[in-house]
Amino acid sequence: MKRTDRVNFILNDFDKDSYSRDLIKWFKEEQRILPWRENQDPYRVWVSEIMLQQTKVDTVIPYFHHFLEKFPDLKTLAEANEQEVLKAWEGLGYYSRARNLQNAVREVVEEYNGVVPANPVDLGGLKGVGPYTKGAILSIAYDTPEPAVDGNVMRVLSRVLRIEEDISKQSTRKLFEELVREIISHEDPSSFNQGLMELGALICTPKTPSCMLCPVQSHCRAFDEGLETELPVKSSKKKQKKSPYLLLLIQNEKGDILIEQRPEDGLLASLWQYPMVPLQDIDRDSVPHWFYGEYGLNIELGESSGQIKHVFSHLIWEMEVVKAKVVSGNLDHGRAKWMNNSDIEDYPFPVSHQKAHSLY
DNA sequence: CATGCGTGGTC
DNA sequence: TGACCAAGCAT
Repeated sequence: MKRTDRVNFILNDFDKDSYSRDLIKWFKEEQRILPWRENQDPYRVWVSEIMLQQTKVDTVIPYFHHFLEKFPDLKTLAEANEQEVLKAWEGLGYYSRARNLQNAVREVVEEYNGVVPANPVDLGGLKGVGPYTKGAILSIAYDTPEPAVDGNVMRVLSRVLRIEEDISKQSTRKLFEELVREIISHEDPSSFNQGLMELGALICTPKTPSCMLCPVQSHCRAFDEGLETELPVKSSKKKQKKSPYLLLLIQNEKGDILIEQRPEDGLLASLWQYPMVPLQDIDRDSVPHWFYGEYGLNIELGESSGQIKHVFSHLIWEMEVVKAKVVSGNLDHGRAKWMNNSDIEDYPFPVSHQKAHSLY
């Protein structure tokens, strides 16, 4: 069946207007008070949507306040140093979000006269603005009836419309976008989209949904058939690979500590860290020799001062933290430098290395 | 379409 | 403790 036919089939016999009315009424009464809901400033909406990608509201709130204080508008963010932006993002994760956001903001300032585009093509062309974020900004900041399909929306609609497609597949998101195009309120698309997400966050939760409190229970096919905990269908992820490392806290004679900047692309791009010895490849006894080859310094290892684990989505670093002292040699490494302990505020670190620093 | 990309919370 | 989850995007 074609997708258009599928959409018509699914929505045949579904009371869109009544559903939309009940959802919006509930949202207006029960929505949480959140800092990015104070007004419709497209910049604030944009920043919040980027921060909220794969990240809980409670985690985002303090970052949002600090970020808006430091970068109150497009121009301020466009003119900031990238390291400053990353420092404000420190601990939030998915750091390419921050770099893409700043790049896109610079593009808006230069190419769009400092006005966030209100049309899908220009907006969706910005770095880091995908189908969801595009729809969220268009509907929330500009009251445009565009779908904003995230994990919440797919969960809620999987249940309400009893859809059994695997929501981890991209084609499934497109199905939901077409469904939302048919259902969305044209009077208040912002409340409709936010209501769908708010419902997913507060009522229609993944494990134990509060169906008895649900404002659209009477519209829900899954509830009707007792299938609410069977939906949505979501294929499972692979489990992470573990990699062992030695993490070195190395002091020189001045008491400065050795740090290095990660590559500009990939994992934790452009962040700073303490030197890490991959024990997968390097024999423990040959660490000083390996280290001399990489950094030009002869070091003497001290006692182990703890274990730190860094769990990523797709891998796990298991790091043994070891203090070390420089015996001789000169630092010869393109991305490494000595950091005075009081300068730590100048360098964005991943969380695992912030923890390591506390052992220093 | 699958994979890489963080982190903290929950059960 | 491990598995799963959370307002996704780029490649």
